[in-house]
Amino acid sequence: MSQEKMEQLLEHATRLFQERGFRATSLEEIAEAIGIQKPSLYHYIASKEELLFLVMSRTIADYNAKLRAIVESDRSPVAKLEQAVRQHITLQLEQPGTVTLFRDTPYLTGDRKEAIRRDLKVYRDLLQTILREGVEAGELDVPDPAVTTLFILGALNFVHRWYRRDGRKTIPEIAGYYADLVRRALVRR
Amino acid sequence: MSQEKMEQLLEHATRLFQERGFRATSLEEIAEAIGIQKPSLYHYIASKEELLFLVMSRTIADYNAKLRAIVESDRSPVAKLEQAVRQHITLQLEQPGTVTLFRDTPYLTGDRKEAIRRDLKVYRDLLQTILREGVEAGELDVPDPAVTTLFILGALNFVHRWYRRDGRKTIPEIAGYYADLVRRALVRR
Amino acid sequence: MSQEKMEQLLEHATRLFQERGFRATSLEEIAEAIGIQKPSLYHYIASKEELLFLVMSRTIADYNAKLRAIVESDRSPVAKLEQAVRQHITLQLEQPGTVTLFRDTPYLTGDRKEAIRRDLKVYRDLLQTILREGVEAGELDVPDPAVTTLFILGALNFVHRWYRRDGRKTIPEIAGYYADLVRRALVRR
Amino acid sequence: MSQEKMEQLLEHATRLFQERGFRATSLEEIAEAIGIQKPSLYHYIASKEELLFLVMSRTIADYNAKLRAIVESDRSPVAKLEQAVRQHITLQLEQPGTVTLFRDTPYLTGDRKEAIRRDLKVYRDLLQTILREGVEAGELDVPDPAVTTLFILGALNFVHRWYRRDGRKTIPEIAGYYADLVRRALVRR
DNA sequence: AATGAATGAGCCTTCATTCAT
DNA sequence: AATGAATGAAGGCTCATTCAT
Repeated sequence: MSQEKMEQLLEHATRLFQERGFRATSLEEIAEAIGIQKPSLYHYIASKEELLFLVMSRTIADYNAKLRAIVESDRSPVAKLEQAVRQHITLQLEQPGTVTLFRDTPYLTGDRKEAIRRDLKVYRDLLQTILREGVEAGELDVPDPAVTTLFILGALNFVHRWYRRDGRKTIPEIAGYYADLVRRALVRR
Repeated sequence: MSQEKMEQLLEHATRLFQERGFRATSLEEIAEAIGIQKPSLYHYIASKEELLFLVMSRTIADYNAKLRAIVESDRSPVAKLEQAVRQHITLQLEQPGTVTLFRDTPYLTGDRKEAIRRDLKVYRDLLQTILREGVEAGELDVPDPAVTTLFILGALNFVHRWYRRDGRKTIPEIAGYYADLVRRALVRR
Repeated sequence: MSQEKMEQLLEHATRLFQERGFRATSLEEIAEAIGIQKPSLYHYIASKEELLFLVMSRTIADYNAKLRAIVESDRSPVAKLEQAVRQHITLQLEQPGTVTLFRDTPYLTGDRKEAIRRDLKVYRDLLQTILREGVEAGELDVPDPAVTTLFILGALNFVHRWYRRDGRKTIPEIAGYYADLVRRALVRR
Repeated sequence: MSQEKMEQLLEHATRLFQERGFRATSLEEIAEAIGIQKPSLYHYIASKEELLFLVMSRTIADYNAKLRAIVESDRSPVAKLEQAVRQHITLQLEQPGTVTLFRDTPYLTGDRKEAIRRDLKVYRDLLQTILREGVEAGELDVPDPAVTTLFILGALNFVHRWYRRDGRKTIPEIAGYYADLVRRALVRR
């Protein structure tokens, strides 16, 4: 199996799932995008669902690695939190595949669903770790870190729904504004 | 057209669209849920898209009416904000339909799409009004009310994705916790 | 059964069958045209096919009566022929229902099909009678009256397919031109 | 795409559209006729309408090519006219497809409708050319070539409706008889 | 590695017709 | 005489998947 074609396949599938959603994207379209016939896809993937899984896997792995880097850095908890928020929004708005993550998870089944759920939990746990560190360091006031994490992620993940490239604020501005809101909601006073 | 059957139809459609999404719900399933044959649905609706529109219309109308009541009450802006957050979460977790509202809008076309978009904008504007009042009253510090509104709605609309009836927190507890986070993020210090 | 409603029904059905064809006209549309609900039609007719039959019956009966009047008049055969041609074209272009006759006959079945076929044969026979009289009178040269009749009817029945109300020729002009062509093709020299 | 199956498909579609009309022929029947399942048809065609278009296109192209050959031959106008009439009738009775051509055009839309209309106009124009040449050569007396062309085509296209293989006249006999009628209607005296 | 051909399952929709009221 | 409600049958079309080549 050509490594290069597989790469292409994942890139185009990511983009198409992102743009139209999993159900509304047909294998026909994906095949056409990479210049092969529909049945040839089955040399690279076992099923459409597996393709979704692969796309999600890659995307979340990237998110996790990048968040882990922040967590393991030696900044202060508040700085890490700000960094995490900025990065999440930037990834979401600049990199395709993220939306698929939030929206099409229900189309996975069985082990694959579990695997992605585990990966998503890892991300939540990393974020939560920052919150706990902040509390321990006396910088943050977070009575329920788990729920607070979900609060933050909800706010962050919605950004792609209203962001317009030609809008009033740039991506860094949005990222900064959100980081500020999160900080204010959490810092000890 | 039997009012009662229509009511049933809308309720079941709301629930199914909520649970599985518009595309993944077949008219067959909806028909079965209310105990009629698939073609009989066309006595009540003109198309599947119209059904989605009706479901969305009703839900958003309810949300708008209830938020308007808060806006027009004579509480302080901060009290209104807290009330609005609590109510939004309660509606979302106690009655189905909310998700459909925010996820399946792309499946509407033409005038129907516009109508729902307008209705959704009304809700955002109502919430934004509270923020502006808060700023004017010197209670809140909100540099960008529009983006802040979207921040809040993102956080709120995500709740249904992780809420479990048998979870650690009750609905009022979640609502209270969220109201607190929002308040802290926005109040002037 | 109200005689008046039945009349309305036939008129609207005639017009709609004419305009869109039998298959492309739904009972829904017919019912709407006369201001009743679809199932109410069944108080007036036994089936859609019967409705087609009634429409055709009326139309062909009218054609037959009018052609018979010409045949039984005491003009010369050539004059009758010219009259017949003019009248056929005029009826076709001015009166709805005629097209249905030529186009939708295949949708009839059983006895009704036979009945209409018989009526259409009567028309052909009447026209053929004129030809035979012309031959006997030494005015026309028609080796095969049956086939010649079909030649003429083919030419005549096609007129509705290309006639445009705002076209270059008026109905009487077309009728006159056609009568001329037929006369020239048949008269003994 | 197997050339052979495509050929079969077009042949059976032509025959069925001819026998029952476009609307009354289902893709199911066509698929069955060539021994495949209904959805498999979509390997060969994009829609039912496209199939109608292909059938019509082929047929009219054949008619046009053959009439053009006559027009461009170096016979006398009267001889060309006779040849054209004979050929039209022969094509019509020996190979299916002609009716579809003239009856089901309304079911085409957009560009396809225009294309077929243009092709049909080409045929009429070719026939008209013969008439004009005849007038210029002083052989024919045709005051209005356009309407006369439609007169002739009407007569000719009706033949398939009454022709029976076991009838009184053979195809060449009918063709000859029709050619005679047309000639007599048009020649200068 | 690739694909032409085919398909089973399913989808939304149309419509003539029935029937209890 | 009228109709609200319902439906069986059918239709065109989509699509993930299989398989022989």
